[in-house]
Amino acid sequence: MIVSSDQMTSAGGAGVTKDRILDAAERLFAEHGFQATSLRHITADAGVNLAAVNYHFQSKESLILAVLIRKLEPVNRRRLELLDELEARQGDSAASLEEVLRAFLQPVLEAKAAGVELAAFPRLLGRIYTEPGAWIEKLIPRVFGEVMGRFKAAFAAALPGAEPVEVAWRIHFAIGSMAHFLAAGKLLELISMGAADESDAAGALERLVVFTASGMRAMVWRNKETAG
Amino acid sequence: MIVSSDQMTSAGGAGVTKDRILDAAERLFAEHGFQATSLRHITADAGVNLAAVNYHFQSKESLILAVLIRKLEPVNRRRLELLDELEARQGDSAASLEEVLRAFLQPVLEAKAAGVELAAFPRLLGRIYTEPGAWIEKLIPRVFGEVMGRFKAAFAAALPGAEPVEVAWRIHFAIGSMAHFLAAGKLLELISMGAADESDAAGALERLVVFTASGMRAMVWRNKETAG
DNA sequence: GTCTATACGATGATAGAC
DNA sequence: GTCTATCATCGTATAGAC
Repeated sequence: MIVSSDQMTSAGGAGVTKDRILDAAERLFAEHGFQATSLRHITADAGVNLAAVNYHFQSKESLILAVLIRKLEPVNRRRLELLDELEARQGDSAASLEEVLRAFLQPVLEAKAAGVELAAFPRLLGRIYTEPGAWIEKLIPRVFGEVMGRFKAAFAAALPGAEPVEVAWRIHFAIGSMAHFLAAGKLLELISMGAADESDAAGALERLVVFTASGMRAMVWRNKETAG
Repeated sequence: MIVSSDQMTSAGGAGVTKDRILDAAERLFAEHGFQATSLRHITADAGVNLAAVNYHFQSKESLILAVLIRKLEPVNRRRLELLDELEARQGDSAASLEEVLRAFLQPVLEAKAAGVELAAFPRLLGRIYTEPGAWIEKLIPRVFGEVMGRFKAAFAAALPGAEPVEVAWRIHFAIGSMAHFLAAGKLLELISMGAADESDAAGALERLVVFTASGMRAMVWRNKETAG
């Protein structure tokens, strides 16, 4: 179904149009935004017919999703690789909360530093879960299902004593800090009046890990107190 | 007729059309979303002419912003009131980080609990600071300027020893947790597989305060260590 | 299965009369 | 301030050629 990068048919040319649309859309979306980029701009730029975009993708919104998911898939693959390494290192001790957070955060911050435009994804996700329309609720699990399942278990293991519900709250807050940094990094420079540098990937990763790790752990302590 | 605030002119009727548009837009946006709500729906529902929306507001996007800002203004006013109370309580000790966070978070979570649709605002803000278009960069300071300035100072005072730049990073992360909770609360229920209740305002406030306070403080400690 | 030509209804926005 | 009339452009659908 989804024609990936290295796929090729013997006949010749199959799947090229789809990729040309994705490439042109990605470039124009990054340059002018989603709403300002019309399907006619995209198809003209790609050298294909307007109707092709509705043949390969069903709608403009699906095309946007396809563009974003194509950029996000290697990020999620890298996340799972790093988690694999952590869990394979079994022997001495289980992975720490900071290590799990780093495996989760580092790939996406590296992608951002490499120029991958991911700012729109948190916004899209938010809109999907607010505005009606069930077309996405089967797509998100396909993209994030494995990552979410694996990391939920890893976070729970790194937070012994926390109930599963509380682990979910903490993951949600941590994702929020990450997503907001990706989606509204410019706000940081506004708050700091230009002093903070959102393009400092290493500094952002370090600060994010420290912030989220402490926040997630704090609620464990509180629970132990109130439960004790 | 539906004169909302205490505004009134002696002649009669001035400003009514504008308010009718705002009321209808707010209702329809909440019901069908922004994109699915056309200006024709709004003006028909409000009983005014289509062109009136382009006279009072310049564009659909400006109308969306106006609707959101109208709902956000009492929230920001309440934030400043609570901060006033904290600072007036001078005498024994300065406000704690948790108290400042509570003054910042409680009004917006209460508004959400009261049914105010604020989920779109973080997304709009994010889009504004990503996609080109300078039309907003004078509007945001007008809405958030006072709140941002006052709370920046309060957070800095509650985090002694932290450089201003680092305070900005922490505020940004904390806003991220809050914004993500507002914009994508449904995700929490997905992560927790239905166990977590995003409509539990008191629980959300408590968890947010503990999470963000700990995260913001953790980086102070780290700074003190490395600074030695 | 892949791509093209063409058309449709609806949209946001504007100009100019009252 | 408010209206009517009108515009270019948009996303989408279809019928049919390779």
